[in-house]
Amino acid sequence: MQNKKFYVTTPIYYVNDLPHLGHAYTTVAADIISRFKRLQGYDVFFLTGTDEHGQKVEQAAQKRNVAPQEHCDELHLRFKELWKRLNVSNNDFIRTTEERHKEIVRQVLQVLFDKGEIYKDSYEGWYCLPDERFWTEKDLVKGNCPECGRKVDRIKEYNYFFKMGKYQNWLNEYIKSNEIVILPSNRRNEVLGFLNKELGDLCISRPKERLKWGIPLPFDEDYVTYVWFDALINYITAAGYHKDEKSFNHWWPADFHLVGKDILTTHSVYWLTMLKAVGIPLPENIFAHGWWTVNGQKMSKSLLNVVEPNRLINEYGADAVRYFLMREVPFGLDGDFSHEALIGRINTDLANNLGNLLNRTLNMVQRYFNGTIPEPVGDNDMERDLINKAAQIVQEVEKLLECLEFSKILVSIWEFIDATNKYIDSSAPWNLAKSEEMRGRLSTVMYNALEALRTIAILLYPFMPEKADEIHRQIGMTEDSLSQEMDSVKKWGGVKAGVSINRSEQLFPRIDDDRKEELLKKLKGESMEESKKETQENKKEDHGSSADLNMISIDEFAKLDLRVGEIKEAEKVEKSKRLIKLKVNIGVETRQVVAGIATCYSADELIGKKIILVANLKPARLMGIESQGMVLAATSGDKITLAGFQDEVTLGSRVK
RNA sequence: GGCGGUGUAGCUCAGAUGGUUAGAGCAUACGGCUCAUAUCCGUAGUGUCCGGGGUUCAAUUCCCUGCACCGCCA
Repeated sequence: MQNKKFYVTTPIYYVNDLPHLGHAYTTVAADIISRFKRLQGYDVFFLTGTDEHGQKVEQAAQKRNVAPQEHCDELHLRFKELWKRLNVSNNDFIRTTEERHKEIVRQVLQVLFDKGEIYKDSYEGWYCLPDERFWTEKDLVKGNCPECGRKVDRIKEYNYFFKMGKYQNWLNEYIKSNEIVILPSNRRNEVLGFLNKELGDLCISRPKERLKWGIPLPFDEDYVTYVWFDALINYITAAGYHKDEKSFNHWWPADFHLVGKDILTTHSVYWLTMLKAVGIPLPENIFAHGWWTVNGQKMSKSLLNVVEPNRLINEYGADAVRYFLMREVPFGLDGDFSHEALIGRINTDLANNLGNLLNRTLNMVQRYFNGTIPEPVGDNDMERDLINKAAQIVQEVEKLLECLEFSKILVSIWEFIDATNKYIDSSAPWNLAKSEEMRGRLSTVMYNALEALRTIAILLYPFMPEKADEIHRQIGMTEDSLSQEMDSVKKWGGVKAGVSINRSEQLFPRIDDDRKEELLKKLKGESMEESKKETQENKKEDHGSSADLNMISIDEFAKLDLRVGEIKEAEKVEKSKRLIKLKVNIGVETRQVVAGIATCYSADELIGKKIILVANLKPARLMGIESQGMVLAATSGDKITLAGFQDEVTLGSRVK
């Protein structure tokens, strides 16, 4: 018999920017469901990917002076790389610029057009040329563009529309009937509220003269399709729609679409009506999760407090980050990220409760049994309580998984970790070890503690795949978590007596106060707000001292935007002895910089060098060439040496 | 402006179709153990359960109202 299937998706991420904590959150959540389901024996298809068309990508590419496709080819890798580092086990990664996707989008559009679900109509509005977008009468501020304040033109434009409005009543009833589950329930209510007002038709095109970077409409090549019609279809493309009927019928409908709360409406209204119009079955569940703030503030580029997941992984490890994201906040609500909170979770939950449980158990097996797992000899109430507790927790976990209550699942697992710690305390193996008659009892206690750890590791595997397998390895299991399967925790006694344990380094080292301070210093300066606080503190301390006229405050220093850049092109400026024209990639864009370093560097040897760029220096013209920044270098006498880095660095990282 | 939600211990939150002592974790204090990553176990707290009014024998829980914060829509 074929296994039951499970299909889960994340949104496809827009490649106008680098991945941040929010992207990681959705993807890790999807990974955890996937791993749980695989553990339960399901056949899982886990899809993620990137959304690569549209105006913002076009603009981002322009800014970097590269073709849109080239921009996408580079940026989408940042996502792939991050997922790899986060141990994300997606089965496919779809890009909307891939042929397989473009083909299906055009097919779906054609089908709908043939069915009369798409029509052409004129649209009139106020258009801001520089911003390339329409505004309604009400949007305008004093008759001008609300975004840039410039004047707007009244223009009329033809576009294609999808007859979404006619599905309003059907959709309303469909959601009310709970045939599709929208979670959390307050979000479901919001969607229903949205559907109580008149639902209009959906504009799905842009004239090519305004937007080139998109998929041309099959029935009118002067237009490209716009945003959602392109993006949403990825969910069926990747499952094999119209290409591989067998695959499609196997995977579709999706079991869960995971989305951020900002795109719930598009998924529950646009997407569902689209599917209905084409005649494709609808997904089973849509879950809208919340957003992360940072130290209580909204994450934003201008505040410079965007949390880069790579940096977190570097400092804390992928599993700790995954654990924190799922444990700290109930899935569905907004949460606040801070290094203090993360370190607190690591020290308390991971190092003290879990890590120390493993360590103390293994240490005793080593000491009392020379590292060989003993055979249990009968059991008493204490063992029976522990075993019952395990059964109860496993049941709870599986139930909570159905509505994606990740934080509650972890609370449950920790209840069992606590129970195991307590079991050891009440059994006091160190006392049993003192007399030979208690040898059997001691064996039982140690064996059961190990078996509890095995159970814990299986349950934790979806959240912390690496550490879970590490626990298994240390307690002498030869099979990893996945091969042991969920069913193995429903029967006590999977640990093998007679086998050697593999005691090794601590699972989660504590982050002590010194290290914590060091880390915070290093990481926290990221946010301007924090810098300001420090400045205020410094000011207090500095009060009364006047010997620092040449000193600058951290506030002043913070004005500098120093970034890691890589020299992509270098070309000697004609008629100049010292100047070289550089193209420097600083992650999000490429800058042209004119640097006076030609006396010490040739153009060729510069290419590929990682350097520090002053990114917010006022642009200047040198020998008629614009320079958008400055490269840092040391000068001693005639010798010029570029400032660089000892270890690998991410392009665009802030230097401070 | 319309609709909806939330307001409980220092912090984060749970909770009762209304009924004697309102809970958990973190943080704090104290005690115990010593296998362990100064870890683990236990004990102790403190709360005008947002303000005001109403229903009721009884309200923090239900109703109304005010305030504060938040969400969706406009």
